[in-house]
Amino acid sequence: MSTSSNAPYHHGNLRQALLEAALTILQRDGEAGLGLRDLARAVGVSAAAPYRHFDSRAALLEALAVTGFQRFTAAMEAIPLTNPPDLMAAMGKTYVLFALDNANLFRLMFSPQLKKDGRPGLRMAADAAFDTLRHISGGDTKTGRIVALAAWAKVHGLAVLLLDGQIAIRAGEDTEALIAEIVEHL
Amino acid sequence: MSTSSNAPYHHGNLRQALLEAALTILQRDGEAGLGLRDLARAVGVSAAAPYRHFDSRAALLEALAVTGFQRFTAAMEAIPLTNPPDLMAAMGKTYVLFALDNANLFRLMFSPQLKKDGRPGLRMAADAAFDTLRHISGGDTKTGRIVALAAWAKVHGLAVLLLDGQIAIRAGEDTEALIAEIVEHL
DNA sequence: ACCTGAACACCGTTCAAGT
DNA sequence: ACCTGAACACCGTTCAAGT
Repeated sequence: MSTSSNAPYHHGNLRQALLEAALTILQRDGEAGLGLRDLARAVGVSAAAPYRHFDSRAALLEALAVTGFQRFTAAMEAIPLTNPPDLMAAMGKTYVLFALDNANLFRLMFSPQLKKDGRPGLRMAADAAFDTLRHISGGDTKTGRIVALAAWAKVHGLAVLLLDGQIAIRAGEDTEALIAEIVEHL
Repeated sequence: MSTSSNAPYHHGNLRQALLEAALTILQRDGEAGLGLRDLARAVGVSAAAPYRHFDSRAALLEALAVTGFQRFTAAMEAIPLTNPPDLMAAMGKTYVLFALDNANLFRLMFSPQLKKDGRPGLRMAADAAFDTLRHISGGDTKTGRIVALAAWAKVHGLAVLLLDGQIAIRAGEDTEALIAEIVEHL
């Protein structure tokens, strides 16, 4: 594929290079630390260049959030299918560990800055990711929906509170074990 | 207290006036829509004036988040004390409804921009607010802690997912009833 | 077709100077 | 003690011009 070249982008795959560098910066510095001009500098291109590939900073962030949801989906689909109780616990743990392992990306996925109204790409990626969770509910009964939503809320809340440092981890306590206990609780 | 004056701030209570205007703007436009210069303009003061009262924009946001946690605390303390099962449900509903009624303020309280590390004021206000929830747990047993954290996570997650428009409200469905069902589920 | 250079209209923040 | 005016070092974004 790659014809050897010493003037790396300037022509070819700038969009891809921007996305990769942006993801690295995001994971390290968070959304607030990801400036378009810094990004352009990091990739060795003029400040205006990214605008040939993304309409705005928000569009760039949206693209990152979409790949976040895709990775989330992949993590969920990698769970081996077992019977309901074990499956549900496995999904819960995967959900929370994904959030912890990809903190700034996870935060971006749920950032209020990126209103999912009017960003259909993001909405679709998020819906696809959460469709993955539908296996939890035992069908479409009314109480099945309540059970599913309650489980989802618990797991999502746990992820968010841990990310926020709101849940105190005691000295020498195993975070993963605590997650398992909470997830498996009913 | 108030000596009648037609040159409103310029001397007296600018800090208070800034906080009130900031809260109004925050609730209407969200954190991203709250600029220090806009705020100064709204209050009729120079762009540099707020810096006599707040070290930075982040410090202003922190002050708003602190009042958010105080209001949250007040809402929780206003719940009449009953026996455990009803009390827990009432707290859960209050928690979620507070988030829905104060969307942008609630988001700010948990904004990753305001790292609670190194902002001891925020951390203290948050801790005070959540101490209010300790009534849930039936003591300090190990499983009591798990039950309490699981309940907290469920309620917080429900608030966040609803705020984010992630939980689909069906046509003609009563949001408050749905909240009650999820909160009361176990 | 894709990128650069220079500009525009903003920011948050600082600081000397005013009252 | 508290506020203003002007400046500094940035932003995101646009647009004519280059290749």
